[in-house]
Amino acid sequence: MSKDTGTPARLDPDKIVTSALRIADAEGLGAITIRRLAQEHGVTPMALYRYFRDKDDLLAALAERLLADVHLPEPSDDPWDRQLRALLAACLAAVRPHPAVAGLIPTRVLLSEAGLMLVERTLALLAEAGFPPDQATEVGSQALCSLVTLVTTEPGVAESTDPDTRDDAIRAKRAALHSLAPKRYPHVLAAADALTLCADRESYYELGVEFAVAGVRGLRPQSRTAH
Amino acid sequence: MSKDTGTPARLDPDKIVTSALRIADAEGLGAITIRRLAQEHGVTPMALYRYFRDKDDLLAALAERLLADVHLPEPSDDPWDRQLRALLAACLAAVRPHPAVAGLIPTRVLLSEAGLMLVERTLALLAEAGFPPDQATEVGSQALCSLVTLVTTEPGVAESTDPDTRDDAIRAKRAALHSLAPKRYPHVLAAADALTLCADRESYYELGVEFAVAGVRGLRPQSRTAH
DNA sequence: ACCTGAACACCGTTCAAGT
DNA sequence: ACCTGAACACCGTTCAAGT
Repeated sequence: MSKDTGTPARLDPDKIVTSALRIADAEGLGAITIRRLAQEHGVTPMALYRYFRDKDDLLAALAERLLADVHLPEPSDDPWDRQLRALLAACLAAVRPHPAVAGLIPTRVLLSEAGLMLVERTLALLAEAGFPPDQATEVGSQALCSLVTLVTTEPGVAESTDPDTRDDAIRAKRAALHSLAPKRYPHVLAAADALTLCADRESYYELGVEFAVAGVRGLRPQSRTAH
Repeated sequence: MSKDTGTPARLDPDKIVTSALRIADAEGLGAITIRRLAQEHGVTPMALYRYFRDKDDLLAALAERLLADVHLPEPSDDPWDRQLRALLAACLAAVRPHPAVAGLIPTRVLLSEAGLMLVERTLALLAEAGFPPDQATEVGSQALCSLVTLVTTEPGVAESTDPDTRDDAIRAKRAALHSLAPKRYPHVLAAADALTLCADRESYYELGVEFAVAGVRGLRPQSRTAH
């Protein structure tokens, strides 16, 4: 045996990211701490700096993990908008389980292989759709960002991570809306429930994806080209 | 004279929010600190707690300030999509000067009078457009959030607040993209400049607003109704 | 009512050592 | 190469007083 058994495994950056993701899922982004991660891995805080330049670097690694979880659909002969929908759905599937971390993604897509490939595919589809490069860049970014927004602003999700606190927060918010002046805020009152909790999460996300696809379709230069 | 002149003015929460906004604009959201705000107002940190429950409450007040700066256009006889465009443009105008603070808004719109009125108007327009209440709620939220995303992810803005550091960051990011494998990332390479810095900020924001309007229009139930 | 002072329980990070 | 230990310069917030 060339190695001692029972030797504490060498610090693994992937495992640190996994811990960080678990912490964020359970207690929010603010619960991620260099010191806490170090403690959970039986090591001094400074040990983490061998693998991450600073805390922001660690958060970037978190975003990268989510992006790496995207299973990009293979390019096909489907019309561009069908392919775009599938692409966005794939991103959404990777991001949905981690609402606390989702917001880290938009500013960090270009920092990881997975993110770059995601952008590459998106731009390719939009070029196929007839967008000039600059417009494709912006429209593609907006479409991808809208998925993150969908997750981070899903009614009832941002409230809190603890289920009990969450229910209380939702009830309180709902009560506040219901107590508004009906003359001044008729539509808000009518939408009080929908604004505070998602009635049907699946159709919420389906509609959200369609919103992005429709935005792209509506901006397409030659809208008469057969698809 | 019933008052001493030169008496330090009583602590004014509005002035504290103003200071916080200035700090965030100049140095980012992370530079906002209870202790620093207290110092700038010649007071003990604990003095601020008389006006803000905690730091999150102060951040909510920041978001409220931005929302209060929105000059809602008067309802008119214009078609709903024209009015929606004007509404979104008004929001954008209020948010654009404060990219570091913009991200606070989405989860806090329903906590302020200004935000509630904004949502009320949006829902009214979408009802006019034929959306059922639940869809209007989601689609309206998405449209408003997309403006925030536009500001917080404007290429070249998120990099840094200091102009020199910012230019360096942009150059570095651009160089990184230009060094990618052309076979693997042809579209990303072609879009390297557009991805790192906005060539024309005005058309960037115009296109962004159109994206949101197009998303809404594309999801409208009875799309054949005359507008 | 409005503000102070001291203290508590944390942070991220630098620097110099250890092995 | 990989990790430790001590220290620095911060945080937000509680609690008990002051006037």
